[in-house]
Formats: sequence, C-alpha cells, structure tokens
Amino acid sequence: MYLALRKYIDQYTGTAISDDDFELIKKAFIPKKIRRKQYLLQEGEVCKYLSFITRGAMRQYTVDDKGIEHVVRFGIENWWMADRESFELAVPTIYYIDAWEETELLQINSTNLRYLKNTVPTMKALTQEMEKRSYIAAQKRIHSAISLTAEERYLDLLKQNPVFFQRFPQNMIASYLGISPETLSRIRKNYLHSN
Amino acid sequence: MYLALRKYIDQYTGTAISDDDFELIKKAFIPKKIRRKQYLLQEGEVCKYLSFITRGAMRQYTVDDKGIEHVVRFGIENWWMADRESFELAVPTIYYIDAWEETELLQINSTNLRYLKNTVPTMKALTQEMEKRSYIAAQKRIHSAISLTAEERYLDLLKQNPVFFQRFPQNMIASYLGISPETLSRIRKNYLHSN
DNA sequence: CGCGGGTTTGATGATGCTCAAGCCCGGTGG
DNA sequence: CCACCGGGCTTGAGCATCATCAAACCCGCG
Repeated sequence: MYLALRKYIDQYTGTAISDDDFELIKKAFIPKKIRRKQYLLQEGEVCKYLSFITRGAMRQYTVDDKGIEHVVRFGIENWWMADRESFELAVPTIYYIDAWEETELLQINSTNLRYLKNTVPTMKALTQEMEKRSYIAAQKRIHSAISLTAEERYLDLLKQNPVFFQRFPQNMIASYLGISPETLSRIRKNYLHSN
Repeated sequence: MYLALRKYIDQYTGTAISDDDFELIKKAFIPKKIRRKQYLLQEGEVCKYLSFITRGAMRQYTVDDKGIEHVVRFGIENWWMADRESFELAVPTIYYIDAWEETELLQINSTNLRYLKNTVPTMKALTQEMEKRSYIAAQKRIHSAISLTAEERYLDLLKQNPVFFQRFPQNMIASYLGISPETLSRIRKNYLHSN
C-alpha cells in the first residue's frame, strides 16, 4: 500500500527518495480501507485528513435541497482527496466524499503534513506541484463550464479524462458535467451513429 | 505604488515586514501602467509575469470561434493576475488579459519569484496563501457553475463579490456568469420589483 | 425468475439564447 | 448649448437546448 505512494513520489520528483525520508513519510500516513458507498467525509464535518488513493474510485459532491447530487470531483489511484477548504481552514465542509469502488487510502492530518513538509523537502515540492496542478485543472474546468455547451463539455471530458467513463456510471458523469443523465445519454447516442 | 504591495503583505501576514526584506521585494518587481482596453496578455503568448494590481480593474477571458468573449476571472486592487498555467509551465496561453480601467501593476517574472521565495520567507508564505485561496475560490466557482441555475449564480456572485458589479459592465458580468447579457438584464429586473 | 440500479427513449415544458429594435446616457464636436 | 454618436442596457418574439417526468428496457445477481 505504501509502495504505491513511494512510486508516485519517485515519479513526480523524477528521482528515487531515500529510505530514511520514506520512513518519515510512512510514519505520517495512516492506511484506511473504505467500502463501496461508504463515506469518507460528510456535510458538516471538518475534513481532518488529506487522503492519497492507492486503490479504488471516489467522488466528492454536494446534495442540494431537492436531494440532487452534484459531483465536483472524481478521484482514482494516485489522486488526492479532501475538501481543501475544510482541511486547511478547519471549517465545516459542504461536501460528501464517498467510495464508488472498494478503496484504499493513505491519510495524513494537517499537523503531520506540516511537519513532513518542513523535514522532507521532497514532500514540500510534491504538495506544491499537486496544488499547482489542482489549480490549473480547476481553472480549465471553470472555462469549460462557462464557455462550452453540454455536448462540447462531454467531448472535452472524453478527451481529458477518458478514464472516468470506465470507472464511474453515466449518471455521475452527467452530474460532473452539470447536465441531466438523460441529456448525456442522448448526446452519446449521437456519437455512436456518427463514427 | 510599492506601498500598496507592502500594505498587502503586512495585512496578509499579520506582521510588519522588515525594511531589508521589502527592499529585496521592491527590486524584484517592475512597475507598469496600462490603459483602458490595452492588453496585458494575448492568446498565443507565454505569460512571463505574475502581476499585482495596485490600482485599476482587469479581466481574463478567452475568445471563441464565433468571436464571443468568455470571462474566467476579474481582478482589481490587491489581486494577482496571470494565467498560471502559462506562467508556471511556460506554455502558450489561451487567454487574453486586458484592462477595463486605467491600471497600475507590479510585475515579477518567474526567476525573480523563485529567488524571492527562497530568500524572503514571508514571500513564500504569501504566495502559498494566495495559491490556497485561489484554489478554494476556483472550487467554489465550479460548484456554482454545475449546481446552480443562472439566477442562483447571479445571487451568489452578488453576495460573494458585489464589488464586481460596481467595477465592470453588465455584459462582462454576464459572461463571467456564463449567461447572455439579455438574460442577466431580465434576472436583475425581477429583483428590482421584488424588494 | 424476479429484483434493482442504471440507462434509454419519448413527450412536454422551462430556461436561457438569438436576433432585432429601441432606449438611455455620457462624451464630442459644431 | 444642443445635436449627434456610440456603447451599453433593456425589451420583445421566436427558437434551441436541456430538464423533467414517466415508462420501458437492460443486465448482473441473489
């Protein structure tokens, strides 16, 4: 389980991390398993952990007054999950995070994360890289949401993150795209004919 | 002009920065003035500077095939402007940034920024704080874009950033909200009657 | 075999867009 | 000082897109 994290670190830094450094990292993270449809985080809680997914698939979403779910983020192997607003500012979250597949996580709390950033420079670089990428991805998603039609957003997602279509059901993808499941179904039908 | 930056730094760190440190900062930033409707960045260029706005109002947007502008971000005094994807990865940008009001900026390139982060700890903390806030704001905007109706997005923006309505024309606000100017006009009409 | 979650399909309607015209108002020049 | 101009805003009519509701379908699984 920790091996996945080590691989991830080596890959993103482009060098092999020392055994000593990795020992520190190992101590800071707690493993956790979570079953299908179980919650990692629920509305109103404070998000206490930043979680690295070593196996599985999760989603982060809100539930509105009508009970409709709105998916803001998906996560699979080698992705980090947390409501960063709640995690970093220690305020109650508005999100739910649950597992769609059986999922294995490595969790770190903010105290340990701060400590790790200060003692293992690699870890600092890593989190910064992660934050940078998250922001860029978020910016792209905003652009797509305000500039593109439903159909264009679908094609964009298919290009950027085809893996989501293999791991999550269509109604969740629809929610992620901000459209109804029926509309997504009809859009896809179009593309089945025309290729 | 530099005073605005100093005030901003002191405010966000909660302490007064030393004269020595601020001297370093001053040397790293280049002042720039930019007139109404002039470009700070154009599609295809690489974004070479991170700019701190000391006075004025700007927007970041794309132009689609039909020539329609899509505003992804506004910036006013004490905000930072840049296409971070282009700035940090040194890739050509898809955005335009131009000034809506007469604007004064302090610009820093990535070399100087990296140097400053390493020599002035305050500066490192500041950029991290800025990045954190940007990400959280982006996440909120995504949530609003996929979960809310045009009307709800309008009310949300009115609550979160009323200042935009004072500084930018309605058609740009509409674009920022991802709706047509006509729709925004009609939504606003509703709220004039009902209060 | 029947159940349940997910998907598809159809009919209908709401929401928001487009196009076009008119209005408002601040700025400019005669 | 007034007429005119242009940019932005409003209003209306018609239309496209997408949501909603309901029913049927599909398929893996107990």
